[in-house]
Amino acid sequence: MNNKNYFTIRYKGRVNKYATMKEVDKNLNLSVIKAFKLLDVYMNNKQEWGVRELAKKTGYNKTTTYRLLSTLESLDIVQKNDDDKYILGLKLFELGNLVSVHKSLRNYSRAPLETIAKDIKETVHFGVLSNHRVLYLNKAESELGLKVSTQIGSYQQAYCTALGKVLLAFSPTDQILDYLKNVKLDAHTTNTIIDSKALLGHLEHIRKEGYALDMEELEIGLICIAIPVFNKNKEVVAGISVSGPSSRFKPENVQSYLSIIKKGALEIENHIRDYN
Amino acid sequence: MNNKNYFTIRYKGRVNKYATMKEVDKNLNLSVIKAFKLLDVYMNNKQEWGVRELAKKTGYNKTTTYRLLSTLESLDIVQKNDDDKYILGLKLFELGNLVSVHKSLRNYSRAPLETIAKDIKETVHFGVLSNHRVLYLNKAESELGLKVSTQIGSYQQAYCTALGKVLLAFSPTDQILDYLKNVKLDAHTTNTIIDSKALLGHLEHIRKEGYALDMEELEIGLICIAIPVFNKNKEVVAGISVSGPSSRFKPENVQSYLSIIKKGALEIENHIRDYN
DNA sequence: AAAAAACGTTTCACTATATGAAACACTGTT
DNA sequence: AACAGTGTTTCATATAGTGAAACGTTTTTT
Repeated sequence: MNNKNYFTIRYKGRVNKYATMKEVDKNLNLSVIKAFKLLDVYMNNKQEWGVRELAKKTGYNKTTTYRLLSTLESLDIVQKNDDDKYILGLKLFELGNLVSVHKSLRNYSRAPLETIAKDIKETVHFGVLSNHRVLYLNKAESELGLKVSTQIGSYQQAYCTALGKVLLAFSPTDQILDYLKNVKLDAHTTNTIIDSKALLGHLEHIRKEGYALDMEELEIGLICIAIPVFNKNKEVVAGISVSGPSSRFKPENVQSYLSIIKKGALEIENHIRDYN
Repeated sequence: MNNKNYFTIRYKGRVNKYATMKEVDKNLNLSVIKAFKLLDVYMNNKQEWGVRELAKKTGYNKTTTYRLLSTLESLDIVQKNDDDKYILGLKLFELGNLVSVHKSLRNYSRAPLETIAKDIKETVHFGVLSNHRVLYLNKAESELGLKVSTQIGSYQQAYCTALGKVLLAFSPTDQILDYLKNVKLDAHTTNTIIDSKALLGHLEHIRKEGYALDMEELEIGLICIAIPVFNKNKEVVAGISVSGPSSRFKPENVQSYLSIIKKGALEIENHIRDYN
């Protein structure tokens, strides 16, 4: 009674904080929200959690957490590993693969990405703009030991990645301006472009050149190059990027990398002509 | 009151039917179960659903269904498409990719599968045994128009697929016997092996030859070949299969297919030596 | 152009269900 | 032998989920 939980929920366009569920909207089901907030905890690069641990992280009562986990376990959404810790279950993998949004992009990019990764020997990513960020739909990892590795399904800021910048650059002008209006440009390294005007000019440059470079703008030591993938209406729908350590990724490689990536992009474009 | 919902739930080893939640186990959260049963409906090869449609399919009240959907929408677990129908959302894709079970197998199989698919020009699958069925962890589709296409994350019967049979054949004997004790062998075609003794003998044969064939045992016109993938302890952990239409898949191809698949299997095995 | 059907959504009275502090059983550690 | 750490169960209480019916739109049929 004196120890209320507060819920921060985006609903019908607004973000708000509430003490009880009834205040939020009596159409929302609190238990379901709690269950998914629990699963959200697994995004913290930690694969296994105990009951008390999850309770602490979520702020839920230990008992509530236990009961939610029991429920999710009965559904195979989570499962216990050998140490009796809770991990995400195979049912979630199954459901995730049913998601139809961008499914054709995911499927048709698979083979071309592998070809590029084999040719360039660096990690290749494939992604789209989604809610002002880059959503990674697919990847093909470098066969080398030192490599970039991103989680498929995860998001990254657009303004400081080659993939994000190329997707922005080829978007309609109003979308670019909308982006700049809504996203705060924070410096990740000294190379990050944090000035709106400078970014606009940079995007103009990318549009002219046809590709984007990320020169350690997100992370020191990490360099990327990216090109757009168009549909038949010449609208950008996705992008391909190659990422590698600065020790291997030299300016003289750019042209040969570009010709390899472009072949891959063309292959994808031939499959998704009807996509929009 | 007079229109009870019945819940069929597997919990603590038992499958049971209950009229109210309290009967099931007061530790299970009914709303969470309902939400996931709603998502389960999307496994019926239909990507978009309306409220009433889902209500009818699940047996839930229209209002309840609407509220569950509103909740799931606020979490991006489902989203509305252009026709205002509900489809599975990107958050589910994100969560599905976080599942750690078999993650290394999924990652390391990607490149080899693409190589095989490119060489053989047929669809390649990669899967494991999970709860007496084949779970497809990865695939690389044929570039040809007429091809097999399976959903990653989906399941198939083991006894009538090349992949399932090869995984069974190289499993410990007690697991094979346990399988035969628990699984009913139904005829999918006239070629399906539905006799336990015959299947046992067939598995013995597969073990000797080192590969399994599925000669239209699951579906008329569909032929598959599969080989096992071992860990460093020589235990089978996964399998690779190649599937194609009987019009293309001829007996004289078997040897050349095998040599190509075996290269891929070796590549995967080199990466997963520590897997068990 | 009017009527009917189908849709998602909201209302409101009712009761089933989620809740959490405390107690419990168990395991590994000090 | 005492302790600290788990996950789990209990029980009284109040919150939150429920569904029939009504509502306002949109789409289809007449």
